[in-house]
Amino acid sequence: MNLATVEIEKVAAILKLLGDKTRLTMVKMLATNDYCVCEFVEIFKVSQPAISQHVRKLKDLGIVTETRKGQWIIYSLNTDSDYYPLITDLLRHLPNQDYKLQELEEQGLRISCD
Amino acid sequence: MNLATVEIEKVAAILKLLGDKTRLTMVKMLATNDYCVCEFVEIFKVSQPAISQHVRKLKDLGIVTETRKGQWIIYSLNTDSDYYPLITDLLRHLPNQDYKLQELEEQGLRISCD
DNA sequence: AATATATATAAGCAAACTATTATATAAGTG
DNA sequence: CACTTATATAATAGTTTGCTTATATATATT
Repeated sequence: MNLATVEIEKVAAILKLLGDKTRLTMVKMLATNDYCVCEFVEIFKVSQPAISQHVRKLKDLGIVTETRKGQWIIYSLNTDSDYYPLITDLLRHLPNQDYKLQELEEQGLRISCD
Repeated sequence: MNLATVEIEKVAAILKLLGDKTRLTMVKMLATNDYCVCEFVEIFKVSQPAISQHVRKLKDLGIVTETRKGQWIIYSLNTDSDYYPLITDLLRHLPNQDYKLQELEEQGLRISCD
């Protein structure tokens, strides 16, 4: 069976979005865990609006989805996206970022929404 | 055996470069054939300096290499690059662009350097 | 040597990008 | 209801991008 390809314009749009260190790291992290905005703010040391703008761009292209849990909005990688196969292929080439989650937990900043 | 990963900053830099429709198409085309600047000018319908600037960026990151053949400078995909495995993985998701080469040939604009 | 062709570089400009601060909205808590 | 927390949106400023035109450089041809 052949791999489904994606129009070149769309791939260019995806890569442009992922061609930003912050967003690329976010997506790599979301491949293994869900995160809320305030966690990303801690991790990336930028303002909350900056993070909101990054995740909105990812959401606009359907790369991530959001679900509200109380006061938090939890972001997840959208495994149903047409771009998901491309994205996972990409992420394989990136080093694991789990240490960031560990740091959050050590600082007691991980949001536990159960 | 594990896949060799690439630093996240470097991957972001690669994706930023490939997040441009013109450059992404160029790289896809270079995966199967070599091209010179003047051919890209015909294909992409932009100015010659615009093409030169695109290929220079690709060359600066080591994605492509150049070899002079008489008056032409031929660009090739650099299969020795650390980024080559990532790039080929990416390109698999893009539709074949061979029709562009066919169009060049039909118009008699393909440079044959032997 | 003069001219033509292929490519590169420089300068300039409009559009896009990413951050910031200020403010609005939505949910949780006393 | 007042107050806090989490997130989004708006306005704005500095930077980067991708084109253009003009010009320089390198090779080929006559």
